[in-house]
Amino acid sequence: MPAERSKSSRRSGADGNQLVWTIPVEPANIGTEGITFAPNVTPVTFDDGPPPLVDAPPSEYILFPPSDDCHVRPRRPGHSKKKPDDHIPRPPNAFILFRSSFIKGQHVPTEVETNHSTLSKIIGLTWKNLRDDERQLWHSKAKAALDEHKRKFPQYAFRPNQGRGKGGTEKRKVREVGPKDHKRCAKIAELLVEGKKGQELDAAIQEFDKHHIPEIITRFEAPLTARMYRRSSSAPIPEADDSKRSSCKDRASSTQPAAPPISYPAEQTKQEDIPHSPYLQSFDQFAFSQSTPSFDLNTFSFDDRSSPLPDFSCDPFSAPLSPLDNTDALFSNNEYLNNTTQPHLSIDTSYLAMDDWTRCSSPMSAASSSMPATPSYIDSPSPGAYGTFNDTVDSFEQSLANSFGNFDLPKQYELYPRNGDSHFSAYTNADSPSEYPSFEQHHSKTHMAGQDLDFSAFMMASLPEYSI
DNA sequence: CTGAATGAAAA
DNA sequence: TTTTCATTCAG
Repeated sequence: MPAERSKSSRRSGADGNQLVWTIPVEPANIGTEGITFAPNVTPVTFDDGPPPLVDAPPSEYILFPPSDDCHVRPRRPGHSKKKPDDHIPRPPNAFILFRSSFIKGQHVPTEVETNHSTLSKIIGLTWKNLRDDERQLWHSKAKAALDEHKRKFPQYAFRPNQGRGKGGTEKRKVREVGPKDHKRCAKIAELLVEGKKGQELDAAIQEFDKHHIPEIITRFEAPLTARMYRRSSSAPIPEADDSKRSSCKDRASSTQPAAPPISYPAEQTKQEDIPHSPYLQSFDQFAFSQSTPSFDLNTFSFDDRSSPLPDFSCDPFSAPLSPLDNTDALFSNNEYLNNTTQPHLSIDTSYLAMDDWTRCSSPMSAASSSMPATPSYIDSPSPGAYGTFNDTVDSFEQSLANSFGNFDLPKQYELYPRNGDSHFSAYTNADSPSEYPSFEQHHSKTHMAGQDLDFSAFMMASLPEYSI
């Protein structure tokens, strides 16, 4: 039982290229104004507004000028009640400062990306690509912030892990999630350091998306009866919540889904960066699991007796579900989870028409991990434009309904374009209190973004997630 | 509360 | 060497 590697991607020296610490910042030598980089930039760069657009040589142009009031957050309005109230936050490091300013500067249009996890990835890549001197500027600012911090809190000392009691032996849970669309992030970062921004950047990314095959395509759908599983607490459900659900159609998820135990398309990121035992992120948007373990899972008939399923085979999982302590109460009546032999689901959907995916490339890219805030195509596909995508998935859903009957659990489809051939596979994540068995449901060849590739559809049978 | 990034500081 | 926590906010 070796502790599974919690983080594989972080300092794997992944990119390894361009390492730039030529100028070690000696403590106290470089003050806020002793910056020695850029001969003609001069220390002026600090907090003042617009850099001189007219007379600055292009080479010294600062791509991401610090915002006026750099950090100093007015503190979260809805205090996170986790911190003791007199908590003194750590001084921000160079990257954090850069990220803060970057976010504030809106350098990535919301049309391109809104997800902060993905933004972090983009900003991280941008940070690496940043000119040495510009990055050095942020290190200087960090130094200044540190000095200020020391001045302000002379007695401050970093005390990690203070929040948890000493008994808290549990190390923080680190979720492993599927890989982001690294290619897209890298492209955005590249464009950013080229000086592209705003509309121009947006357009460039749109063009990129047109030819880019995302690594993961997800499709998320709420069940028709989702409201039945709604939180039964007194908390009023916002109207928007209802309408969102009532539309009940085709909500592409921008969350990072689990990765399948398959190989990814060719020039994917480092293989070792891809988690092998990931699990889905919360289904909290359906709000049916947090405090309402009251729905009847018997409607969810993986049980072969209560609901004979066509195309249903009973091989064990390659990685059987572990006993679900937290869910036993919920599922005690359901043989499915108590059975050591897990059903192996297989649905032949090869009859589905998957012929024309080309026109879907753009929205499918949008539906990938880095999906921008424009999923409208999903709800109302413009005539002819993306109909193929929806038609195909609708057919897929129909096949699910035929096979499983009416099961009223939320379900998520994960669609993976890929190059290699596929084989039936299933995986689970034994780490999570909620276990998501995944079943490959469909596999076919298709055409996308001008390329032939295999295409796999997974159905994630979602079980309620427990809050612990 | 988490995830993403990098980096400083502590264990 | 490994872990936490600085920022940010949608999910």
